[in-house]
Amino acid sequence: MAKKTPGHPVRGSSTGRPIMVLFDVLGQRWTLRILWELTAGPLPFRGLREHCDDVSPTVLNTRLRDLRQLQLVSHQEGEGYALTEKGRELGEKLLDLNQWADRWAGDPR
Amino acid sequence: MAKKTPGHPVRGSSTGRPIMVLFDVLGQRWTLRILWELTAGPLPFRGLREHCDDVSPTVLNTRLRDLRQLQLVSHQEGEGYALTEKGRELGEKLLDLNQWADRWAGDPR
DNA sequence: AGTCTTGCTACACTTTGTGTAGCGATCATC
DNA sequence: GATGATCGCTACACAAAGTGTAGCAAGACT
Repeated sequence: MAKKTPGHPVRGSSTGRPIMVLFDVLGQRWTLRILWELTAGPLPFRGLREHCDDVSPTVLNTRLRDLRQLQLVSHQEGEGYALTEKGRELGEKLLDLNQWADRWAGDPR
Repeated sequence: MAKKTPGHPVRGSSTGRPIMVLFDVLGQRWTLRILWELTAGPLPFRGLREHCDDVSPTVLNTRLRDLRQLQLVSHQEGEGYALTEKGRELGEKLLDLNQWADRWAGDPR
């Protein structure tokens, strides 16, 4: 697999523009969900799987590898998987998106 | 195909929570990109295709159907495809994400 | 030694996306 | 009134991505 990091070409865009790299990785099943689940705090591999409706370990592992390569997620002994500083910044955007989504659905909480 | 709109279950989540509906549709290839290209203004089917690196018409059509069902995109005679009011709100989030992505990549413009 | 939890990998199967071709409708031009 | 150009698609064969179950090696704990 090609190296996945800003500055390198990605599926559907040869420029390597950061936003395209982001779209590439976020536009895959489970990526958004995984980041979302981690905003609540670190989780071990299996715990994360359960939070993500039992996503297959194959996909989960692939996503985690990509997210680690992009430095959005880290994995520490005994702590499981967690968002990095940058991952947390991105997580903020998702929380923001959540608020919008609730208003969008006419379900303000 | 099941109806895709907030309040209805989606792939990987039975609750129909708005954010899950959003993750479901955004977590498919090209959806983010399509919304992104439309933030710059309306485009006809073929023009949109070209902006999206010649995505296959099969997928483009499928995505546009979903996005129209979610009322994020509309299609008017002679004007092509455009973001709706809600679509534009979501587009704002993407523009915001773009700024973050540039900082993330250490490429502030 | 046995059991538990950890983070995975293997593999057969299904779903999703790709890429090219082309169709019917509408419009302006010759 | 035929010719060509543009519109929004659909069909279809092929390739890539995701699913779901099984199971394995490593470390801790009893």
